[in-house]
Amino acid sequence: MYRTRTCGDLRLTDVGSVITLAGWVQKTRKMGGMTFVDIRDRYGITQLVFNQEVDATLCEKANKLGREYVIQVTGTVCERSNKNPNLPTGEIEVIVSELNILNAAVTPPFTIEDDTDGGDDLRMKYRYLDLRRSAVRKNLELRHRMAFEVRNYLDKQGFLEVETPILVNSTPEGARDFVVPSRMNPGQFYALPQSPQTLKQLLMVSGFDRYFQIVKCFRDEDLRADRQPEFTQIDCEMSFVEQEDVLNIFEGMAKYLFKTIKGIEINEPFPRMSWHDAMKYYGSDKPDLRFDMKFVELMDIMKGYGFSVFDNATYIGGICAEGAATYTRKQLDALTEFVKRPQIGAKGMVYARVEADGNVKSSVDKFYTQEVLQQMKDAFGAKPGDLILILSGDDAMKTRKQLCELRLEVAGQLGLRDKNKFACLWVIDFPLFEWSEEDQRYYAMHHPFTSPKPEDIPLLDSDTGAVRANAYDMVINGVEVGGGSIRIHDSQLQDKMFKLLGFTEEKAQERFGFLMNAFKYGAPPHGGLAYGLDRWVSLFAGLDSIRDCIAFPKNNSGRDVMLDAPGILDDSQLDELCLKVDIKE
RNA sequence: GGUGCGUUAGUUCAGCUGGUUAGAAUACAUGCCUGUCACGCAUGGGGUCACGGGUUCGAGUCCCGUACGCACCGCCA
Repeated sequence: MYRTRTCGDLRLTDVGSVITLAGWVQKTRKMGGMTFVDIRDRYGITQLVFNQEVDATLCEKANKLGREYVIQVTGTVCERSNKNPNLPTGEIEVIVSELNILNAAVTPPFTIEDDTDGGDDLRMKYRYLDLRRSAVRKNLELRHRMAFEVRNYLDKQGFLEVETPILVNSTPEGARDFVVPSRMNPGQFYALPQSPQTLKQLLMVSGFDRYFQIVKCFRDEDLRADRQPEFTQIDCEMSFVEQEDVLNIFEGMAKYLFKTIKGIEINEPFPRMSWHDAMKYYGSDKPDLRFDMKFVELMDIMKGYGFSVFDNATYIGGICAEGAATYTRKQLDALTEFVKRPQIGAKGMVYARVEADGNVKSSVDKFYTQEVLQQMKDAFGAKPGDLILILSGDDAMKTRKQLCELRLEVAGQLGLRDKNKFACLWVIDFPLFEWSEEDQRYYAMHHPFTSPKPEDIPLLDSDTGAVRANAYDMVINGVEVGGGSIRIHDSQLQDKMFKLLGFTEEKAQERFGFLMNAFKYGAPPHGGLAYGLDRWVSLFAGLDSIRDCIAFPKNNSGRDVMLDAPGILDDSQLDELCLKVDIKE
């Protein structure tokens, strides 16, 4: 037997017992006549003691231990004379009588500590060492618990977990596919699923009624801190439901997770906001509602006073930062620089302070009377000590997005984006279509199986862009944690959708024939939702990037630097697949 | 496809307006130390300053390019 206890569970009550531990050497502290060794496993750290006076040979052996050696020790649990309150096992130590080196280790390239000296790049290359750090391990423990509770909740709601294939067909809309050549079908390729969307809909046709799957999905697009090429969805679908039913079930799941994982009880229903309002008041379809700072439009108040920037604008809007009138000129200049960065692209920023006497002092004072500025102040409901920031532009949507970036930046500076605070909401009534200037055609905003709102169906031909969808996103702290829709279950309406999206009948038949055929055999009304597990976990763990809640993540360019994947293939493998590689310069 | 920042010791970083032998902390090694737990003290080893070109009497430092990393825009139904 390698061990009788773990390195995390010994307490004062164990004093006197003889135990065996196995684990890694975290640290040795040599004091001359005695040596302390911290031994670590998944469960914790325990201090071992070696004393020259008691056993000189054993102490000598302990002095030779290096970091991350794998050792096994037998000894007696004793109460410490100097206790360490920072350690759960800090009241005891083990007086070692037997030391067995199970495996030596070379010195790791970075320290295996919560506050490691290793940079991200290096940690990823040696991810197996990085995962020894409790900070990273805790994220994976959290991930496990969340996945467990998700299964718990959905099982209780009557959902069945069904596995769907990973080798499927390429879909023309949406993200790029990862593809896999088929040896047995030369010249043909599988694609990895961007989501099991059509398969889960087929399960509804099959009468499974309530399906879910915690499943890997794949998208070959450029990465971000919150985007990996393979990521995990909690994918769900239900039959005989309307939007309200889906929202209830999954709002329930969110509340269940908050309660079981974070110990936070949420009793009131999540607020709901139309996509239109989200864009109008927050410039984003995923507003962060931990703080208010709603946009206020100022066209009526500020236009026409000779300030040409505003006079020529088609949108003028601003936010009010409570208590931020103390911002210095330097800070305001930095904010102006921030919005002028090419990624944001504003031309400039106007600011106005509300002073203690209620007067408004603005950067464009010379164009406006105090009376107009007071009107503006009242539009925000601003108080003395508040700071008003205004952007304008000739494209309302663009300017709102810039204002959105400014809002988040200022809120961050004011400490309003508290990681321990959570603001959940549903964004509903998304547009069904999105116009692409580049391709001069409509694309499905969600996906081509999303149903239009029944009352908007008459607009499909006359005012296509205005048609709203039965689609919804759940947003927490400005993060889109999940989204879904009520699907089309009528094959004629689906035909119509494909037509509006520019598919020929043949193309639609070729790509989605299996689904349209299935719908002819009695498809129930159905709808569902998919949550992003990685985003949920990183939100609950307070991480800035989803990478640290994934055991073996990919880097910015989609590489696994530990495996050095992707790699090139041998010619023999290429031959077998009937592939020729021709890299163009 | 684009923008910004970065690349110097095993690691994390400093290195100013270009000027002798490139530093700190930490890690590592050796020695001392019997109650440490970020132990302490002393000593030591450790560098193709990412790569290629250019400017210059002289480049870690300035310029151009390349590679790589991170963040972002486009993209991600």
